[in-house]
Amino acid sequence: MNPTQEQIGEKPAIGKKATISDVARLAGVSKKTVSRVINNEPNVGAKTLSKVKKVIEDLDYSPNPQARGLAFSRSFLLAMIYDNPNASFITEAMYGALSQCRPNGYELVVHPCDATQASLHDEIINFIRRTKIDGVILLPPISESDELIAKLKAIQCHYVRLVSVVADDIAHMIHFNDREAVTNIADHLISLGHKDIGFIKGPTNSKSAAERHEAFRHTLEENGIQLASHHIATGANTFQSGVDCAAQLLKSDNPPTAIFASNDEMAIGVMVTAQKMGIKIPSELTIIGFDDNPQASKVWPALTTVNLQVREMGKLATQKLLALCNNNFDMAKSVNSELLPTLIQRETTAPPHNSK
Amino acid sequence: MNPTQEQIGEKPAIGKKATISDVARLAGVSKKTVSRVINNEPNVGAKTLSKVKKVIEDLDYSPNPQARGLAFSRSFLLAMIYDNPNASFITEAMYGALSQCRPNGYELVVHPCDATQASLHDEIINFIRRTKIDGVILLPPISESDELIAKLKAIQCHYVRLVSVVADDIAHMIHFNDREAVTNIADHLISLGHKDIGFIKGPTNSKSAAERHEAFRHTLEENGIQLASHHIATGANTFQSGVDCAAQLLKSDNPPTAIFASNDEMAIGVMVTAQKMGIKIPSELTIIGFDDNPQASKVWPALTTVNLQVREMGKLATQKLLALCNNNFDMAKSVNSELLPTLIQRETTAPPHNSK
DNA sequence: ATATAAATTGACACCGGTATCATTACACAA
DNA sequence: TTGTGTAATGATACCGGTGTCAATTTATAT
Repeated sequence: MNPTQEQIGEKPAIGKKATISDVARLAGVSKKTVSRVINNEPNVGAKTLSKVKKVIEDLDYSPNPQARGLAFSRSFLLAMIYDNPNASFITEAMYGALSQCRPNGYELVVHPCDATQASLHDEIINFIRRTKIDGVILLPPISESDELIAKLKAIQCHYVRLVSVVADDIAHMIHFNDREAVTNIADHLISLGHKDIGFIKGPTNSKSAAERHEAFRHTLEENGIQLASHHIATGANTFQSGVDCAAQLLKSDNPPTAIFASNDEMAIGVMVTAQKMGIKIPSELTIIGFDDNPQASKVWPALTTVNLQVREMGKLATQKLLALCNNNFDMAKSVNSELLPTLIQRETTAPPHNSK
Repeated sequence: MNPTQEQIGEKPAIGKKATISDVARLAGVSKKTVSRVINNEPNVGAKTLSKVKKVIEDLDYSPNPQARGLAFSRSFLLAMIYDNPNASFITEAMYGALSQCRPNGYELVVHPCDATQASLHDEIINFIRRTKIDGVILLPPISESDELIAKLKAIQCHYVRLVSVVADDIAHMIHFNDREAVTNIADHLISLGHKDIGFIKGPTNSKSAAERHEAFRHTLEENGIQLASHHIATGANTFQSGVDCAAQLLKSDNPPTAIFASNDEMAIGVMVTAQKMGIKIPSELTIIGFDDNPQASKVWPALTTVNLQVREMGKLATQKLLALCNNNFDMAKSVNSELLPTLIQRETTAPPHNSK
């Protein structure tokens, strides 16, 4: 039979997925009209609309994203770019992001990278150009690089960054207010009566580490307490560096009665070191971390720390990013971009041992 | 100027990305020839080849993956599908997978899902149909569902599953030999002199949990040791269930001197419970976990456990999957599909307290 | 030099959608 | 009834690649 004689109403060959032409033929309309229905465009007659919808339903049709992407000059892909040793931060951010991606027909591509590599930025830019990713979410610490942002702008790639230090306009950033959280930590330690307070700083090249340091020192000083230089150690945000810094701090002549570590990994390193040294937590040493890793609640004693609401950050970031991808700058700005980390008091804080 | 009068050698408009037609024009060849070069097809003259390559270089051209995907009926996308509470398992598997994706022009999409949802399978199938993903990597415990595999086959979706129980042909599976690892654990406990041994089993619906239980019991019995029913508790692979199971086991009349928990989360729950009860580890209680979570080495004392080589699994799985996507079944079979988990002896094992 | 085979190349249709713009159908006012 | 404006619809080109197959060039054999 001549293919041009095909009757309206004939289903496409079994095994092959239905195309927009199949839908159009079965519904007795043009491809363009089906396209209108798919994209919720106005100006489709009520009868036509329901007819097309029924055929789409019957055929279990879904449009080909590659074809759609080609026509729209879009990929319907977002990427999460990170170089973060903390697995739960990443997976939480991903959950948050996906909660927004899926209902909007986007998928999430993962792109871990190595911040120590000199070619880092070029590698990222290349990745975006190659894949035609519509927009990227940048996790700290990579999100802190203004140089990378400049390059993203140069190739007109949409982005949203998760940062602890305000570094961009509110359409392009989710800010977790580190400073306030650190202030709360300092207040908490002071109210417990601690005076000899130790601090483990994050890596020196991190703005966020500097911010936490500065805010902590500032709040202590406001309360008449000096952050002694021999009570400060610099770690690398890793467990091992926490172990090392704790040894340095606790083995000094005048060890602190409390230690605030800039992240949980290091705080847990401090805990392990203290326990090995026979120091009781929290009666002989108070410890506070930062991040609220899953581990934080799964060590003994459970670690007092700060919850960053990472999942929420991923969600908000993606809302902004999708708005940007739709060139809806106003909506991107209107999505909340300020998150307040909250102090989670668990079992590693107590008044100092030597307090009367 | 009339566009048909465009001279060979003219670059495309600034700001717009170069297309294959631009390359073709500048190189003075047809699009098809450029396509041949891009895809490393044979039968391209040496002179033509270098000329085209030079233009591609000059223009910093890379083909549009959407257009390519449309023509090839491929998406160049793989997905990692999981419902796993363990963040590090996921990120490690992703690293392994990406090490193979990138050099082959594939990207990795993440697809977490909820195994408790009745619509789980349909949701996954829908996701694949909608996105035209070329293949999926299934992480445990979802990888254990033969029903899901049947549905994947029905829609002709390539897959590789990470499983602890042989459940498929070697082209479609990476097997980590749980049984052998559990045997090693049992041997280790026996050689230390333990006789009253506790076991915390994984969730009842998990094949892998049943396998670990069976292998453990079998090895003990071979050595004349009974796994007493009051020394067995069933957890849910979560920290909290480890806490609960430990309480149940340790508060009994005749508590075990060693406990093997089916995963690290639960093992750490056991540790915390024991420590709260004032039981010293390992002198009064030996504990062994399974997985080698990052946390395992970051608790005190450091947890003895089994390393699964998750990153390697992700890598091998992706090698197989890409081979399958290229219809190279033989290559998929030839990639190693058997991994031997290794016992990592750390600090939570010692001879029993009551041993003379 | 000539016939023939093999390698190289390009013209053109096609993948499955969307954009543009012309056409048709319909509602309402005159 | 007819004219007019607007809503609904479709014809056709196009997005940027690849497949097919015929045409052309080059290599090999006689």
